[in-house]
Amino acid sequence: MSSNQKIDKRIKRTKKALQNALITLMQSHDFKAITITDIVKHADYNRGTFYKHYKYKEELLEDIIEEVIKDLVDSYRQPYQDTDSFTFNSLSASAVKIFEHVYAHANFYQLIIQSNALPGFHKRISNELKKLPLQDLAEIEPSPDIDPELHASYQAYAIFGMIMEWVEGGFKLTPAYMADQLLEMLKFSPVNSRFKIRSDLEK
Amino acid sequence: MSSNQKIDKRIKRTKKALQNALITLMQSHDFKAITITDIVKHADYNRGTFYKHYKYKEELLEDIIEEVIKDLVDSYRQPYQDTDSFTFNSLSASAVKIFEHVYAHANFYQLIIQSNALPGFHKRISNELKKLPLQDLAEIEPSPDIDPELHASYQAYAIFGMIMEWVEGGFKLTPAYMADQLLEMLKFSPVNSRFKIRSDLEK
DNA sequence: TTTGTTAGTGAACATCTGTTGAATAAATCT
DNA sequence: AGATTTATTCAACAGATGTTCACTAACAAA
Repeated sequence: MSSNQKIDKRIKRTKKALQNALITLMQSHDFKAITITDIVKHADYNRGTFYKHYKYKEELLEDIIEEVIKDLVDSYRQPYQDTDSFTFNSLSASAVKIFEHVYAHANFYQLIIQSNALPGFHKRISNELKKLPLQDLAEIEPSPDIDPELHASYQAYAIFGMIMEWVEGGFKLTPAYMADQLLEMLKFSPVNSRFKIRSDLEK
Repeated sequence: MSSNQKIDKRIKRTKKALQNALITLMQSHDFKAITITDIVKHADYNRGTFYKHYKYKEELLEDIIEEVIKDLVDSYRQPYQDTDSFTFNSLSASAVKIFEHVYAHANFYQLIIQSNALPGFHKRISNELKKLPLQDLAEIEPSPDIDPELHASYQAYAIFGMIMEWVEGGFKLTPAYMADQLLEMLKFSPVNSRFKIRSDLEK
């Protein structure tokens, strides 16, 4: 069933060991400060072995991320599992499952996002966008032609944005509440939105 | 008017030179492959000088980004400039201005996003989210209590998502069209959305 | 213009990087 | 089981890193 296409035992063992070593080191050290030498010393492997599998730390990290993403996708699909016709429940449940997945890997997400593994470009620019009163943008004459690719990217990043907010807020909200909020956003009709210019343009 | 609080001429000169050197090198080399030595050699400064101002390449890059973001904010605020009451035109115009800003700095955005300056975590996870049929999530009973912080982050990342799609599509769309699409998204009433499960769950 | 301050230089250092080659160990295949 | 393939080791290398030092050159303030 799984794609275990004859991968050498040693490779699996080594990669797992290196992954664990990196995760462990990231608990206590900034990502940038962790050296390849640190990782292999901690995992008790030769430095050359690292370079046989990875070009740099980031590649090792992406390998780790890959597994978490697998679980994310699985989580999303769970409600659909034994259904071949659509029900609202399964759809709503999928939303919940996504946030439950993140919650289950809370430590990991916190680690990835807070460590400067991703030099904060998207964080930086998103934070700036957040300051702008974009929420007030609304209410124009209709026309139902939305580019599906743009819309997909819009939605994907929007949810990622919710997750970022959740993570950086220290997971104070429950997964159920997060899912609820997402559904709320989606049904949010901009007709209701109040129009006023923010007067607080300080800094 | 500007916050030029007596910064040593030499610092400005040096930083600008280093920034220019990095940008130039990024045109032809992968970010990861550019060394500090490369940068200072290209800018004709001593290596120690680099470390007096920056800890690592990423910090230098963030300095560059900062200026672009300044222009982004300025662009957004332009339509509001001489207005103290809200008009739809100024709001719509702000949306246009954002995308015009990105378009004006197309090379820069392409450079930043395509170079692996930001190890592709958000890219990776967002792409995965894009594959999930999240657009179909919709149509639930009403309730108008949306967490403003979550909503802000949702919106900010959503727009960032549009920009990402635009950039990676090679800027084939016009800024006006992008702005139009954004406004379309915002007014998009999910009541219209068709409900069906994707049957293509390959891979 | 002089004085105090600080940015930039050049050199040196230990450490880390990325790569290589020959030897060894552990896996896979028949 | 033995034969073959290949992952891992160890040592060595040139180059890059990150830090420090005393020296000088350029700037700011008076």
